[in-house]
Amino acid sequence: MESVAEAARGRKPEEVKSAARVLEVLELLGVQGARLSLAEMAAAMAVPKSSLHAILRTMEARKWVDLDPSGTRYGIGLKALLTGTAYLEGDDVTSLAGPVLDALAEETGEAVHLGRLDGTHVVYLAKRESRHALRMYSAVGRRLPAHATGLGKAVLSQFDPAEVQRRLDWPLERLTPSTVTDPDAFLAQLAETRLRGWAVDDGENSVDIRCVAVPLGGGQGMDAISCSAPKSRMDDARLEEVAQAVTEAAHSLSTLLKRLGQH
Amino acid sequence: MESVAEAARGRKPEEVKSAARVLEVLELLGVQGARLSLAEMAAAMAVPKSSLHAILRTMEARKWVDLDPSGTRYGIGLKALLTGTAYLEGDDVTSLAGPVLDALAEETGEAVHLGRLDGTHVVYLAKRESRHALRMYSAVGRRLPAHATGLGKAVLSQFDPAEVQRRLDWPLERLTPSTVTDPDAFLAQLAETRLRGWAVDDGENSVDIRCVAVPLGGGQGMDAISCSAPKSRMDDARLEEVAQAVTEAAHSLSTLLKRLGQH
DNA sequence: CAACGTCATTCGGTCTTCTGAACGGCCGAA
DNA sequence: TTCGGCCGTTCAGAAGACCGAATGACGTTG
Repeated sequence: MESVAEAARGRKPEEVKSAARVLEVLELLGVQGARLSLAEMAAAMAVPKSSLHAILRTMEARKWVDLDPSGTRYGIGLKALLTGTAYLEGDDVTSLAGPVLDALAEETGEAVHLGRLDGTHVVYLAKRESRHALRMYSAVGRRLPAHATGLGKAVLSQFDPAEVQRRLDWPLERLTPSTVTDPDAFLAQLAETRLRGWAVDDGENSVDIRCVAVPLGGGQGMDAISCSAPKSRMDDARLEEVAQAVTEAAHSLSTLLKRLGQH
Repeated sequence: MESVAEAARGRKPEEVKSAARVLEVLELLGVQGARLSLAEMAAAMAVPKSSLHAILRTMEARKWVDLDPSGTRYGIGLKALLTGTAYLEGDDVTSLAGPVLDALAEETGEAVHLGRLDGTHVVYLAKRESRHALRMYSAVGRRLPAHATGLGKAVLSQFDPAEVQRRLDWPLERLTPSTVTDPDAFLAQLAETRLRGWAVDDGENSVDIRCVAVPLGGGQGMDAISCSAPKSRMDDARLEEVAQAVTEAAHSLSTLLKRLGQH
């Protein structure tokens, strides 16, 4: 019999309870870099302490979680790192992109990113640092709201407005004063992006950073590449120049991928 | 009652079975970049297909594993990447090391790594690329046998011979013709390293790559930093020069860490 | 110094998951 | 086509995990 408590939380009976909990632990410890005690985690997950205790013991034995010296606070373990980076190595797009990203970074001298749409957010899969001393912060694995990034808008521009409406969380979250949160304005930007072939982010997630992005894979992929720089190095003329370079890089990478897809 | 089958496999009854299996799936998909079918995984893990099926369904629903278009081969999912990189952000050493590694890479112009000993292997936690066109391959999250790397020998040199003997898998695996596999020779190298303060890897894991490494944290840490280059750019004189730079970087990073530890 | 708060940990009954065999779908070979 | 192999999937009995309350250990506060 399905218990009332389970039904109320909307859990499907096809889920294996402790399996789901293991993943929930990893996600909980992953989103916040902070370390948590067993009791805190049990409260956050709405799970009995005693059940969680057995699971954490299993995870600790395999180094998937880490117990700090005091023996009372858990954090992500080393094994998680190994597995996470394996995602990148097993991914065709990421492995093929290396040389193309190198070339684009070399050509523009600015930060270059490869990103993938995942739900409402964009995940960085690869990056190349700018040559300049003044750099933007970013990291592989990091997530940013799709609607406030060049990468996200580039991918979203491939969908029709109804699909976009369905995919995003409304209202759109504001990250900076420049973030576009008005639905009509946002969809208009996407239409413009689709015609032009490249997306622009003008300080919409980080004040002072401008970014140009182009989707990969001929209209059906979830990936895009971008080039970002501080406004001081990216006026309108430079933006167009960079857009050209990014477009060409995206095209050559898309060609490589197409060839791979055909074996 | 503990079943005979379990006792034979040496599993401790304190482990939660499905929790351990979730982790085993992630590790299996992580080590080999390849995608596996349910049946293949069940065979590799010595687990019934039906049990694994339920677990994989749970993992798929949460995007921890990825089903390819044909719907028959599993790979690592995006959530794993997010969690894995979170290990780095939550780690004091890695977060503090950034500027020090930047400076060392700038000074030497060569590839710089931060690594941590994990069992018999060393895991790369951070890297800085060389400026030169001829580069070595490496990636954060990648593991190499400790006995064949500068980083590994640097960390191991802090332990006494008995402890080293206990920690490594004997006989030592040979990766290149230069890999030191003789126990006495290896321990002698560690003794030398301890006296000198820095470890050398002379083509022991990759032919043609030389590497200098120094442990962090004053004799009890599991971390080390290193600088690697092709032999063509690293003769004996240059090696000593680089060793100086790495030693200084390690010292300044250790000081930062000590200060942090004391709040 | 003692009482309290918080922490991880243990224990046995109940309920869930695990299991192995059987099923139906799919593809390539004969 | 028909067969054989391999795929993922289902099901009811058997085995093990889950749960809540009680416990012990620790550090802090009155």
